[in-house]
Amino acid sequence: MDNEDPKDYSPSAVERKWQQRWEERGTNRFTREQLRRAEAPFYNLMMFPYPSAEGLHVGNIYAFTGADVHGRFRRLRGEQVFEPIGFDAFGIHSENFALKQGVHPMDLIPANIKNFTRQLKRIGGMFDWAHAADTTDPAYYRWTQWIFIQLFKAGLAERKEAPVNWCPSCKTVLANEQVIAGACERCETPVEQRRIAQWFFRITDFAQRLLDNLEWLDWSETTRTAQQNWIGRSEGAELRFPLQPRGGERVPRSAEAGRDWDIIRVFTTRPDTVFGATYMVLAPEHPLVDELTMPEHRAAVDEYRDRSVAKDLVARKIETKEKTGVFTGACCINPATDEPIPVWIADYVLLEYGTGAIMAVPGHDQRDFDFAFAFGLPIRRVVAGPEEGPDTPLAEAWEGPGTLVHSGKFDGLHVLEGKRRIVDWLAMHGLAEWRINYRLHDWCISRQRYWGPPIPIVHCEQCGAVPVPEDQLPVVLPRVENFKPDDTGVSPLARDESWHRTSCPSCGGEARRETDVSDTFLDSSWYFLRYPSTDFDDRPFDPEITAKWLPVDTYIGGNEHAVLHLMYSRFLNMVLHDLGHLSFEEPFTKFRAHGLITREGAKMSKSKGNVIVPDPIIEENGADTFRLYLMFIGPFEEGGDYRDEGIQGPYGFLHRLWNSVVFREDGAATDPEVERKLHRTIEQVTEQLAELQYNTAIAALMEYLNAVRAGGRKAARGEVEPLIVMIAPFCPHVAEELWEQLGHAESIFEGANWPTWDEAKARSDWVPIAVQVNGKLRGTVTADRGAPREAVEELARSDENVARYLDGAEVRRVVYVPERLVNFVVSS
RNA sequence: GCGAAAGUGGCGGAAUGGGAGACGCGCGAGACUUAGGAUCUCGUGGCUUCGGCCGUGGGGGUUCGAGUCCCCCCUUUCGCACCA
Repeated sequence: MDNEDPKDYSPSAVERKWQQRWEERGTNRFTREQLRRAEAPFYNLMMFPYPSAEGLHVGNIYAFTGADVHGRFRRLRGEQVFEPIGFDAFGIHSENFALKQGVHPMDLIPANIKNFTRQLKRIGGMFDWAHAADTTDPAYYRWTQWIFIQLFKAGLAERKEAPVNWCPSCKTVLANEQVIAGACERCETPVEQRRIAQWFFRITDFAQRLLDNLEWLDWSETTRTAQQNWIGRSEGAELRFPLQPRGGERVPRSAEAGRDWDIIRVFTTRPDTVFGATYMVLAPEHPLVDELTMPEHRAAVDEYRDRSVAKDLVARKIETKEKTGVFTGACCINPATDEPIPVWIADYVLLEYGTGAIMAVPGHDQRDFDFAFAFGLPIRRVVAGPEEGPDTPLAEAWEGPGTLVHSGKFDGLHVLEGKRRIVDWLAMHGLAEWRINYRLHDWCISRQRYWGPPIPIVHCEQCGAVPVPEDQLPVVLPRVENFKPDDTGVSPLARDESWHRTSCPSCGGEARRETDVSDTFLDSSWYFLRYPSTDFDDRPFDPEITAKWLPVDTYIGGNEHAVLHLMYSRFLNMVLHDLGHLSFEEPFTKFRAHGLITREGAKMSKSKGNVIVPDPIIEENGADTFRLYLMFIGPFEEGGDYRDEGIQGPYGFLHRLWNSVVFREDGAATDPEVERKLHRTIEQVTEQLAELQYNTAIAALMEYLNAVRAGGRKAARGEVEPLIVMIAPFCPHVAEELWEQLGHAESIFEGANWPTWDEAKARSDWVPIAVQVNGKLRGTVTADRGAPREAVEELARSDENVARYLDGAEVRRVVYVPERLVNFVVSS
């Protein structure tokens, strides 16, 4: 359809024009000087995308638009808003896609980035393209490697052999977080367990601080809760169970307490129940299992252990909760009762949590109860709940509170009191210690893959692991044509001898480069520090500019990153703070998680074929309309349901707005009713945009335009001008165009001021008063604002319908809410 | 199982303890047009004997008044999931 008439609204022409102007005029770009000098800096961050071959997903656009609206709003209110964007382009996802398509990632990624850039420009984001970052650029990952070295030097990066999750399909190690219900999060292949030497960051050292800071961070509640759960602090005690010597003679309590090698340590949150510990269980992979297994039990133990390691995280976590296990033949001494109790291995005990061993209290832990029941182990009651006696039989574990029984001198104590006394008592004999345990694990950053930054370490026979000198960074990822991983457990880089053969930076001897690359989450855990400093090539982030712009003012992103990316970023920031590189501990002052967009009530997925492809929709309706619709669907922090016809609303609204401006009456007086509405609208929209409540803000703007045009009247200039400014965060292109049509030469984002409201002008002289009888609405009257109570009551009584209800009834009470309602309480 | 959030018209969704359903979609009637996914006007929760009555997942409670607060139950979504 041709749109020859300039009076007609043609989104594509308007948007092309303004995108070009922004680019030419550098409307959204900061120079280094501007970054240094900004007086009211506002760092508006959104989670950078992974540049897939499919292009921008509607979820990306939703998130970016929501963030962009906020940034543009802040800018219109006079702040200097830095709104960068970049690409999180390393990682398994790209690598797998490249393998599938037979393209090299080094060719694939630039093409994807090009396409993403085009799309991002098309939706009209206020991005500073001069400060874009790409994690696969050596100029970027040079500093990712530098960060690794800082952690290494601080003793926070360590190499250790550890059981890891191994995906047999992706042929790589996965972080615990990448294992979903025992399967690989990418390909859903069941995960196996392997032992490989890996690099770990000691994030667990920071568990308590990471937890404590959550108290004051201004973050979405859901995200904070998710992080708390992930850190998983639990308070309890470590108890020590001496092994019984093979001969079977008793060991007197505390005699062996100091000796580590024949003690089994357990973590428990219920030390009060230690008198009920009738057996012990070790995780099958527990290092003591070999030592303590008796010869006649060896075959059974070995078989059980092999089986559980093979099926590991699969069967152990999803297949069944049926309890299995075998007896090792060994016994240890219950430190409370002095009795020998058998030591079993069972896969319901996890090596990764606590000490990898438990004391089993079948009377008061349902899992232990199930196990004891299955294997005929003794079940002893040591807690009596209300209305229970010391010998009330147990049909299932009693996990609630109560009084200690069968617990020697502690009988009769409440469990909480008993807990304290028992731990203190055992501690005197060196058999217990208060302990706080966290669910959080150290962060494994090694990946036996190709598409990532090489870990900047050189292995030397003489010197061990030596970091690459900082002036030799980056360690460039070579172009390797055969980058397909295999199941040898080493990275494809290990095949390129000319690359990994090197000399030791320390002694100069023959050495070999680390051939693993690092986790993508490392790339993305510091990118926000890089953005303002992308034009510095001699430092990761400039101290002056960083001090001015960080921490990030508002961070917007998806809650799928609530525990991974957001935890790692916090951790890294904290480390850099402790090492003196940053002045702040927390990188994101304010974080808001946006919701998810579904389509016609269903989740979008490629397999269902109901994915929204943004390009044609933008082509047809314009980016402004699309943006407006996305923000109108529902509360930004909750998401909403995308219905294809729904875009008609915003589409029509913008046409109506256009016509209202183009066919306005410049001389017309402003209608007082409209003016009141305007001031109320400014107030509401201003407050709601600050809180990211976009859907209701848009509704208010629509309502206002309806009032302006009510009955088909023409708009006055003063009525639409503020409306254009208020719609500009959502629809920047059409706002610019209409702003220009009103005779302004500057960009609306540079020349316009956010409208202000006047309380007095927002009020009318009269107010509608709801009149209730016994709480039910029976009429509405109009009263003068500030009229005395008696007058309003009298007015209410005189309402015809109300009078009918009051007739013949006794008014016992009148509730009066000024300027709102009158409620007559009557008895019939 | 644990944790979090949420249940309101045909649909998406609004409502500081005070007029339930704003705004929009869809639908109905009409206007202007050579034409139009344009635009404009009016209507649109259910029932009704046209007086009203009933309505926010179900059941109790607090209150003059409850979608909103409290207790119990049901359902859905999301996260974690043998965490000792």
